[in-house]
Amino acid sequence: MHKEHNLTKNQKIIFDLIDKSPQPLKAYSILYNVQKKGIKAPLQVYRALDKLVEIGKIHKIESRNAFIACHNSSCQVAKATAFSICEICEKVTEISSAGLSKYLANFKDKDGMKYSKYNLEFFGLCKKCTLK
Amino acid sequence: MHKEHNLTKNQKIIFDLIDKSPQPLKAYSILYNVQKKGIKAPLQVYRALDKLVEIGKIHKIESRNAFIACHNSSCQVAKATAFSICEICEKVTEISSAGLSKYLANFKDKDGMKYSKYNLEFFGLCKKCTLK
DNA sequence: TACATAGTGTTATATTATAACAACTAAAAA
DNA sequence: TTTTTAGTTGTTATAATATAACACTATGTA
Ligand SMILES: [Zn+2]
Ligand SMILES: [Zn+2]
Ligand SMILES: [Zn+2]
Ligand SMILES: [Zn+2]
Repeated sequence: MHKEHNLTKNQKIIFDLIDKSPQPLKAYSILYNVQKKGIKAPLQVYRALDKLVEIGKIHKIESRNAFIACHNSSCQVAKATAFSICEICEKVTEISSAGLSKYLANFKDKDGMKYSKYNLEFFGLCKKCTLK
Repeated sequence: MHKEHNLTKNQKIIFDLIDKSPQPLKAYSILYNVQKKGIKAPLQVYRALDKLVEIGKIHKIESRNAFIACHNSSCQVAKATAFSICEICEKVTEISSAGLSKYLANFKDKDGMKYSKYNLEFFGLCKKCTLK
């Protein structure tokens, strides 16, 4: 589970928005949505996003430049993340598989080197889009 | 091994540059480097990059917005990629591990869903930076 | 209080990427 | 050969994503 961080006003506004969203949100779409709450500039959004990523409350979907709230209690504060991404409807789901995270955390390359962090993005069709 | 594609002039110029580079190159750094060869606009670069990615001659490192030549004969044309990234010197290496690719290609999520494609980025310190 | 640390508000700017359109080229079909 | 087609090119303009720099403010701690 996540350590309780006392979010600041801006961080809270932005986290709440992302947390309520069924799909990942992009920085400028977040900006447009919080302007009525007094957050006027890109930097205010990016600073909150940076912090939220750092403490593991949200993750960045790198291939989409978008942000999603973490709903995976086993994910080690932004250090080991895996997502499935639907190439049609762009639905993104955080994968929480003990087997997968164990396999990747223990993976060693040819030189026997281990890694402190990873991000994995799977692409395919979600259930709904497969049936269409 | 890679299917032989007949690269066009621009594609060849840009592929050669990336292929010779020891580290991933960013689009605008590519642009500056090929302007003397007559490639003047970002779009010319991005179009060549898109094509090269599509046919699997290069890969995009999503977390860095940079491009690297594929040196992994077993990598299935941009469909299944894995990289290690040094967080200090930014050295990037394509990982070619039969075990890893088999594990990921066969990975099924909770719903039993399989994925057609994935991209995995490991982060840590490279050998050289570990010793420092 | 004094100090340190982190967050804020703001303007300006840098970086990454695509839209739209006319022209050209190579290769396949007639 | 001519015609057609798909793909690529060159160009200008613009969109989308992200950071630099600086003055200021809140909050916790000694
Ligand atoms: Zn998570
Ligand atoms: Zn879908
Ligand atoms: Zn490859
Ligand atoms: Zn290194």
